[in-house]
Amino acid sequence: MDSATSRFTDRMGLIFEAEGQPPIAGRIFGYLLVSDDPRSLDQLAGALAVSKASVSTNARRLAEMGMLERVCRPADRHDYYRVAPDLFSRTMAERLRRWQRFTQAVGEARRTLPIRSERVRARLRGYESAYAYIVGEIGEALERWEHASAGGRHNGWLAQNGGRR
Amino acid sequence: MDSATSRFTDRMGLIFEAEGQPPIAGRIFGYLLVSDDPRSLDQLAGALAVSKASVSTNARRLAEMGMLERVCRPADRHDYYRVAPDLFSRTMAERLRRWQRFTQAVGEARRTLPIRSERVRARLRGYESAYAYIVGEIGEALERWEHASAGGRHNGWLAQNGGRR
DNA sequence: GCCAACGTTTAGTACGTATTGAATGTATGA
DNA sequence: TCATACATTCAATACGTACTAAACGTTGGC
Repeated sequence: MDSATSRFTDRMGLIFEAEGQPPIAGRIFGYLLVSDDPRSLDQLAGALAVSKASVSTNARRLAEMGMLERVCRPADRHDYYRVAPDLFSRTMAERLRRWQRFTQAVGEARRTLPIRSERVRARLRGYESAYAYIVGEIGEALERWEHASAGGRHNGWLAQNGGRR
Repeated sequence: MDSATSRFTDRMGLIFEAEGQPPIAGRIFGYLLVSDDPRSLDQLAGALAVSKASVSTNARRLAEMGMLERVCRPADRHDYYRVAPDLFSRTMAERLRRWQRFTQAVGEARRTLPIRSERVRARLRGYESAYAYIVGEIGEALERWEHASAGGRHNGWLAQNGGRR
């Protein structure tokens, strides 16, 4: 692996670590993100210079999260991994899942805690409302995007907007 | 603090921990979330049974992230904290900030890494496009929500949709 | 001008967990 | 049936860091 790619995978490791996940998971993901073909556990362990045990555990973990896909070839006993084809919506789904844990706790607090203050209850209700609203809007926006993608007319979006808004 | 609230703050601690932040930060946030009045560092330390040093550090950290607000009262040397008034958009902004770190790494990888495969480059471009799109859509949706909130007609949203979609 | 009451900083500790090498399990081919 | 080549599991370790107690700095009151 060239040094630029190595820096990238390490950076991904740091990002994942800051999100509460094992650094190696991030490095695996980063490496597969810039890999064309699926990679075997041995290839990953070799490229990232980590033990195969870690690769096995963390790759499976990422697959369970939906960010990686395990692919088996006929007449080949290796396990291969690649980034999920619909990577964007997968990462989005993962983000929303985490956020939902948070919002769910807020909802249960509102329902079960002995809260006297009406202002606090309104605060919690307001948060839940806003969350439900934004999740709905995101879902619709995602549908529009995928519909447009299917039509093949989405390629110019980044260029048109210069990659920022 | 009653036991139900204690369970809630502990749960918030676990959630924050899973997101790569100190558990105490989550407990502070949870406690303030269900508190009406702003709380002083001593009150927080007492209620959560943790050292004042931790409260000081973590509360400041949360304030820097934008989720808490520090409020000073005249003729009172205590520092008080409360959850940010526009809590929802703050947490949303924090989520997007974290996601952006990820997407930014993807963008720099596409620009600086020696990627031969056109398929990989298209994958990265596609991800960036989708991210830019969804961030824009979220921003617009948020504006609509805040506009509707200002009009005071958002209170029925949760009830209409049963809190889920 | 000293004392008290704050918040902050820091060195040290204790805890959690990511990572590893070895052990285990399993299927395939000879 | 044995041996090999996989993936997985497990116990042990090493590392990071959250948390604390104590020291520090600062402000306001008597």
